[in-house]
Amino acid sequence: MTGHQAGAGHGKSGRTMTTEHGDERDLGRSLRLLWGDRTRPPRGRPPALDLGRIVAAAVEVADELAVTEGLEALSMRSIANRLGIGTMSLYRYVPGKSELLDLMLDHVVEPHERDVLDGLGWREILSADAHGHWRLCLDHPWYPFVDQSRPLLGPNSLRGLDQLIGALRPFGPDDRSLMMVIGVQYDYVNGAARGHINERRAVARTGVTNEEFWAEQAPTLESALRGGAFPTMADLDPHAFDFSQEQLFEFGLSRLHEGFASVFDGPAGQGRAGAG
Amino acid sequence: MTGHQAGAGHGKSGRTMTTEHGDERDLGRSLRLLWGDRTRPPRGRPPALDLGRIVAAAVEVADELAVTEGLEALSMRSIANRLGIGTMSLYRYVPGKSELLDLMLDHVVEPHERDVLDGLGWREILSADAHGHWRLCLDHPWYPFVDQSRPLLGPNSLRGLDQLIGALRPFGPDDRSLMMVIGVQYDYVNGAARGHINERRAVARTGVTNEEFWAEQAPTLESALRGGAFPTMADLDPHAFDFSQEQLFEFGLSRLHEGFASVFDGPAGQGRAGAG
DNA sequence: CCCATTTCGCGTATGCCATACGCAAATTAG
DNA sequence: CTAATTTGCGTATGGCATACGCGAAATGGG
Repeated sequence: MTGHQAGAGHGKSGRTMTTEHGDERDLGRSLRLLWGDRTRPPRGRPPALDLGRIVAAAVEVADELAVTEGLEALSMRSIANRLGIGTMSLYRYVPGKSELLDLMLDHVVEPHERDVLDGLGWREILSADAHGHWRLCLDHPWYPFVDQSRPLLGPNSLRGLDQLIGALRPFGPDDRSLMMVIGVQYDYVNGAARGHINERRAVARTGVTNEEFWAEQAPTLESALRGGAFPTMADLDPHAFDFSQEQLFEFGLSRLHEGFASVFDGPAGQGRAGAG
Repeated sequence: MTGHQAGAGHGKSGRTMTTEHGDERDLGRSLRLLWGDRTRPPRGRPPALDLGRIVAAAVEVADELAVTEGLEALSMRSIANRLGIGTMSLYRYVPGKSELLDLMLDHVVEPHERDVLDGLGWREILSADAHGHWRLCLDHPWYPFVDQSRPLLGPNSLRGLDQLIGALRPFGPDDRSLMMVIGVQYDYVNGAARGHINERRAVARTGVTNEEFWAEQAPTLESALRGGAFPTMADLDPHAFDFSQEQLFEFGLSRLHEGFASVFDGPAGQGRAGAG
């Protein structure tokens, strides 16, 4: 869930702001759209498109825009243009942008085959899920910015959840702990992906690499450090920040999984510490 | 970030989209604003305000709006109105909204006293930091939605980082690992806070409680489950989702800290599993 | 003491957004 | 063939960031 202004205005403008959505979208309507109920009244003029085509186009446009801008850059007009129709025509298929986002979310989630998870340990299952989620976020760089509190459970997301829970359930914890594990990992991956995407965007939009960015701040920082107010920072290893967002993601994921050991294997913690 | 829609338009409208910013804001200018360089030319008409007052007002307005809406609801006009000045007057003090966000970020961060962290173990230090960060997010419900890739390091955030690193450094790991630990925790807390805030917002804006929300989805879900396509979900403990976002946050934080043990105490992992 | 200079306050204009509303076109039941 | 129905979508409304330029305010130099 994400919205915002992005390239708004003109010239210099500023940062990409990510819209997250969260309004009072018509829940019932969204559900009906998600789960079918396509009853075409054979009465009047037949529709030129169908919902699927619209959602696909929206995802397509969002995927392109979100590389450099945020979800805010996804406008109803841009979607309509892609489809070669008038902007307002979209509203014949979808109540509003929010509901369209709901549909996009479920559209984009493709659960892995159940077989893939068979025979794996809980670490590998969680790892596979996390990396699938991570890839999903990178492929659709608007995804982790959408507000997913109160998600509309569509067929795809429901299937994914079903498979994940099913695969993990044999490993012991009660259902509630399991859901918390899944929730924590989901939030973590989303957050890490956001970081990665934001950084990629910054480079794509400004043309300024990370190194150049820090170089620009360096003089100010150094003079601040020289002031003696920040003793620790002053003698920090200059390579302390030499890691990529991917590395950070993997690092955190490993830590998290080590922490999950007490949930799956019991508090004793007989799990191999470094394992993936 | 977010041009959007939020309360946009009128009536029903939809979800809140959260702006995150990320444009090519004028880095040098922001830095100069952050670190002083207030040289008043005694030449012409004296300014009626100062930057501090503007930033404070912006934070004030954002704090109020972000409870129910997102950052997208924070407009230059609303800030100007709060100050009783014309919208465009703001641009005499700040190059644009993005830079104002930069200043707001540093304004809002108040590092704890160094003493507070003295004599604590790494778990307690990290825990204190995480909870401070968590509270910060709840107090300023726009904070965790701002794009913090490439943060402008202002005096406050720099001091906070300095203290945290200083407190943790004695516990062993190299500076790079330490920064990764801090980075992972930062991302995690932000993510958890976003979840909590999003949920709070949904209730505040729609008046629909979580229970009511799920009750509304229940019929659709149940009929889907009855279809047999989701066997695992179908016999899930009905209380599996009975936990709050705070509980989820604490749970995940504990897991994370258990996972950090291998970084601080070595891979053997002699840390007590459940400790806080 | 007055004015040229400098800086500030901010009204107005531009172009973008979501979307309410209503009409005209398309289709079909009778 | 016509009335009923439904779609396509132009137009209008109100909001947003912000570029631009004018008149106002304050001061230093004469």
